[in-house]
Amino acid sequence: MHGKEVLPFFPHLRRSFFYLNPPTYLSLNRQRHAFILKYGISTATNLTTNLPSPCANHHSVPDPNVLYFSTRIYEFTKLNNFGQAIVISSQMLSQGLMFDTHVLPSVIKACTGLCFLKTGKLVHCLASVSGFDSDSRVLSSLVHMYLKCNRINDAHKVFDRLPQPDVVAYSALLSGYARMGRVKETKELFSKRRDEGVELNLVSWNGMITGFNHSGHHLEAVIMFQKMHSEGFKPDGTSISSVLSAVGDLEMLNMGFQIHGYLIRKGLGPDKCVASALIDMYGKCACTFEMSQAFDEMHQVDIGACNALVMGLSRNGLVDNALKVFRQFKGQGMELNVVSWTSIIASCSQNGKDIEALELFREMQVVGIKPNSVTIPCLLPACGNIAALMHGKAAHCFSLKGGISSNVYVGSALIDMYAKCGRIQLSRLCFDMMPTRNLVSWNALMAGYAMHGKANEAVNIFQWMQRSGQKPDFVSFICVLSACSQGGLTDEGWYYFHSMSKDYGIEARLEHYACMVNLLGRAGRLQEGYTMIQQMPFKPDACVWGALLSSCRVYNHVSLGEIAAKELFELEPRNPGNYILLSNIYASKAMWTEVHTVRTMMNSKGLRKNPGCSWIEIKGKVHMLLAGDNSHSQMTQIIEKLAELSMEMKKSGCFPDIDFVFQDVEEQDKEQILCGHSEKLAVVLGLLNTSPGSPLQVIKNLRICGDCHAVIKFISSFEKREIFVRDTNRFHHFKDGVCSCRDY
DNA sequence: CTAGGGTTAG
Repeated sequence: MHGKEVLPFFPHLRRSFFYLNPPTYLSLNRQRHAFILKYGISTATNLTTNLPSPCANHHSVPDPNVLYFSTRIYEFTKLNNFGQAIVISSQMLSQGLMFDTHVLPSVIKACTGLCFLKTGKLVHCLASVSGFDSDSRVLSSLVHMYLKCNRINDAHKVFDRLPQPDVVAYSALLSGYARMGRVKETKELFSKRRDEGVELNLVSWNGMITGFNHSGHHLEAVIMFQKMHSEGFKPDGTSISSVLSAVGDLEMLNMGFQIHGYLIRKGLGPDKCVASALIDMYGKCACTFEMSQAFDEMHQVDIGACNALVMGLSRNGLVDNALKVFRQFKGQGMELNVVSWTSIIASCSQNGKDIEALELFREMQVVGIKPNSVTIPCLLPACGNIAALMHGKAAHCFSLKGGISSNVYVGSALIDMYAKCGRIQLSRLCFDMMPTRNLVSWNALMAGYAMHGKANEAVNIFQWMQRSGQKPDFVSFICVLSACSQGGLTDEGWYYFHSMSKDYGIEARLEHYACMVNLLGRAGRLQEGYTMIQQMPFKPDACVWGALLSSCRVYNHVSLGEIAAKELFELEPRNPGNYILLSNIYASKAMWTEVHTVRTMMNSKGLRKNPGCSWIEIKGKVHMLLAGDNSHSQMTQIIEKLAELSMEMKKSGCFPDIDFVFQDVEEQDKEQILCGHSEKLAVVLGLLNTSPGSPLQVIKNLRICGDCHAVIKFISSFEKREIFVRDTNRFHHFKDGVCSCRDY
């Protein structure tokens, strides 16, 4: 287990710093600077210890005390008790004894084991100023230390000082570069090694294959495997299982078959890792039959293979089968581990079974399996999807207690969860607290701001990201463009759209065009949006046409709406939403014949309008309300309250927007139909069951309609409530009669 | 080098 690194690590020595006289302090600081100059490795740690004179023990007979400490440090390191090894190292220094060439590798190894980068640097610094840093064992342990702490550049700097790097040092650095996804550097080092006449071994090859696989460079992994094979190396179980994983990700089924044949010939079939990798590969290639067959052919049941099977089923949309198989394994008394539970939770949250995911999370804790830093990011999307804030917060607490809150995956997932639960400030807090961030963390925060209509914030984050040196990817641009379109920043949107290919070499994809069509649509420039679609370098898809159609709905633009709808009816004939949108456009212009035609078209295909559905969490319980469904126990009160509000609204001069009802019915009936919209029912249910003034939060499966929007705006001021409504697109934050979306 | 499970957009 990795403990927390406290700095400076040797606290009693730090205290002694205060008793140092200024000249000594200066000389120590100079030595620290000498170290920085020598290695080009920055260190924030001051050398605040009164060092013994350099090289004092170098040529003399070993001091018995040094031997005593060294032996203990060595022993503890060997037993993987790194914490104790560090404690003893600290004691050794406090005795005024310096680390020598013999003990340094052990001390560094202990820092490596604990990922104590700052302490490791301090030790490196000490080694440097005392002149013990020319020993190849010291240097290679430093290479490993920097690699373990993800400081590959620093590792390389130390590597370059090795007089004759051996195959172990090369293997470590090669796999490090591969793991970081630095293909170019890996290849350069690979050639350099050949020029120096260092022969690779099986470990070196496997290191590169697993490394590339880890960083998502699957093709490179496969190429390395082939190269290894062609240079006459016999792949072992590790090579095979890593390459199978890469082959699966690339969906190179033929290659998968070949490797399958190879591993049978070489007798690697019974290897557990190989067998589960094989199941995993077939799962990724959508070969569920071969997958099950590989599972059935296993001689003994292995938990890894079971997990691979569950994941494979879920990957292919067979969540129910995955759940069934999982239950079976559990019933058979199989020892399910964290991976098993995490896999099934991931299957649920990735396939819309959010409630089940939450339930399984609870169940795993009941059976005594502790969630880890992978479980939490698998669970959090489920919380976000159904805005289950309490569950999300519980998971957050869990990661704080479990010491995994600094994990990037956990942090990014938390940002996303809080944003989807309407707590964008908490997203920002999580972001600010992250010790390390990656592309996904930045993107998640921008997406959060976009969802909340905070376009300026999203743009600021984008600029901050650039300044921090993080390169944006195509998702970053989707986030920033959708933020601009939500927030009405038309010029900024155009700027980023152009900058994307010009400055970053990222070619615009369909999603970017969809964002731009939205952006133009919002500004009322529908014709320009249409022109853009026509000039796109590839065939527009449903997203792009859908963006145009919904913009047409906002401005009730009939002719362009018809064009977009016609395309959509071909691209996705079974999506009722498109028919509804077109029919609403017609209805707004009282074109009842056309409305009727669209309705008939829909009916003839057996399509029905997706029922509007809203959720509201009241006192930890989630209530679901369906449009036009009167089954809720408090329905009478809801309708009463709604009527009362409607009266109040009319009194203050607001009238329901009849536009939004597409059927050709009597005026009064229209009003009745509008009353049934689920989001309004949910908001009123919230009003009835919570204390006055407390905020309400509703999520909806469709986009919010204009009438409900107006009514909720009214409620927010009349009842003095903050109301959050999340529709399919974004958040609407109603406060004092205004909405954060500024009525788009 | 030592499996298997992972976060973002639409």
